[in-house]
Amino acid sequence: MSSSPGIGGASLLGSLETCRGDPADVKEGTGHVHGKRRLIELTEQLRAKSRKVTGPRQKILDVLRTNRHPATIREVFAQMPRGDCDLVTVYRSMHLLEGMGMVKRFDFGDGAARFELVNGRDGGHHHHLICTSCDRIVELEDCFAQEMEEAVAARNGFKSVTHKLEFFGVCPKCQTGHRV
Amino acid sequence: MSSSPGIGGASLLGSLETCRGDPADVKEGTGHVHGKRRLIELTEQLRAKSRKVTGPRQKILDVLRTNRHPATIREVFAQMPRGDCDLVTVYRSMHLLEGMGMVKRFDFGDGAARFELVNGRDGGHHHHLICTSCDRIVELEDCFAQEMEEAVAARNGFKSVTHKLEFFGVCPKCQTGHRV
DNA sequence: TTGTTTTTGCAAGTCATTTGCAACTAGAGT
DNA sequence: ACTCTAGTTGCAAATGACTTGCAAAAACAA
Repeated sequence: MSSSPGIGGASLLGSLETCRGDPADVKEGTGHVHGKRRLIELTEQLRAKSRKVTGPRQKILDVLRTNRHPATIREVFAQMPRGDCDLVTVYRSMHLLEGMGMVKRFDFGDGAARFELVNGRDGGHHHHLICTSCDRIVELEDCFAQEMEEAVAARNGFKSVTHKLEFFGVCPKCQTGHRV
Repeated sequence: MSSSPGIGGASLLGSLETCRGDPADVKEGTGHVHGKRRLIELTEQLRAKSRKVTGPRQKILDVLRTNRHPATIREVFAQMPRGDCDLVTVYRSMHLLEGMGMVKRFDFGDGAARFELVNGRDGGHHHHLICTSCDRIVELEDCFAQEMEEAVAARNGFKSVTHKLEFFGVCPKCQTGHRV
C-alpha cells in the first residue's frame, strides 16, 4: 500500500480501543453489539481464523458496519476515504469475508452483487423488499420460508437446502407519482 | 442473415402445419399445448403483437419449447444448428419475448440469466431447486410464497409486489459422493 | 413487386468481476 | 527490535455477460 502508508492497523484499532463506552455499542434486547466495538469484534474474527487484519479490511468492515442495507462493491468502495485501497481489494476482501461467513451476498437482479454484515450466530437470516421505482430497500425481519425449505428438501431428497427470496414492488412514496 | 439464407419462415412453419396430429401436442389434464403445434401458437403470439416472425425467432422459440428447464442465452444459442443466427440476436429476441411476457427470466446466481417459456395465462408461476454440486435443476410445482407476498405488500404499503424465490441444496446423487 | 419498417450481423463498447504478478506487510519466530 | 515468510495489495490486463451503433437484409403490407 505505497499510496497510503499511514493506514496501519494501529491507527484505526487504537482509536477503537478507547471507545468501549460508545453509547451505541449495545442495542438493547437484541444482544447484538453495535458501534465501534463491533469493529473490534469483527477484526477478532479475522484474527481467529488467522487472516491478517489489514488497513483495507478494517476500512471495509467499518463501512459495512455502518450500512443498514446490503451494499454493492462499488458503494462500499465509494464510502471509503479515497485512496484507502484499490477496488480490486474490496472485491477480494468481500470474497474472503463471504467465505468466512462474516458477510452475506444478495442479488437484487440489477447486475451487481450486494453484501451485508452477518449478525449473530444464526446469521440473522432475512429478506428484502425492493422498490422497483426508486430502489428503496426495506429489510424484512425474520424469514417465512423455513417450512417451505424443509418441505422442499424432504420431498426431493436434497440436503443442506438454502433459499434465496426477495420481494419487489412499488413503495408508498412512488405510488403517489413523486419519484424520490 | 447472409450465412443461412435457407432458414425462412416457410421452411419451418410449413413442416409444422403438417404436424397437427403430433401425439405429444396435448398433455392431458394440463390443457397446455405441447409438441410442434405449440410453436405455431407461439409464432401467432408474435404476429398478434405485430412483431415479425423471422427464422431466428422461430428457432429460438423452438429451442425454448423443447427445454424442460430454464436455459441460459448461451445454452439456447448452442442448441440451434450452427449458423442459424448470431448470439446477439438471441439476446435481442429473448429481451423481446420477455417484454411480451412469452418467456420468464430466472437468476440462479451463476452470472447468466436463464429463460423459460411461459405456459398458460397465469404464467405457470413456480420455483426451482438447484443442486449446488452438479447444477441439476428441479422444477417445483406451484408457488408457496403467495400469502407471504400479500402479507409483505400489505404490511409495508407496497403495490404490485412480486417475488423471486429459488432453493439450493445437494441432490440425492451428489450426496453419495458420485459427482454426476 | 415495391416500399416501409423491423430485424439481423458484425464490430465495438460497457460493466461487474477475476486473474497474473511483482511489490509489500502483518504477525510469527528469533 | 529484527528477520522471515505467507498472506495481501496494487496495477494492468483479461474474462464474460450483455448492450449498442450502423449498414445490409428480410418481413409483410400495399
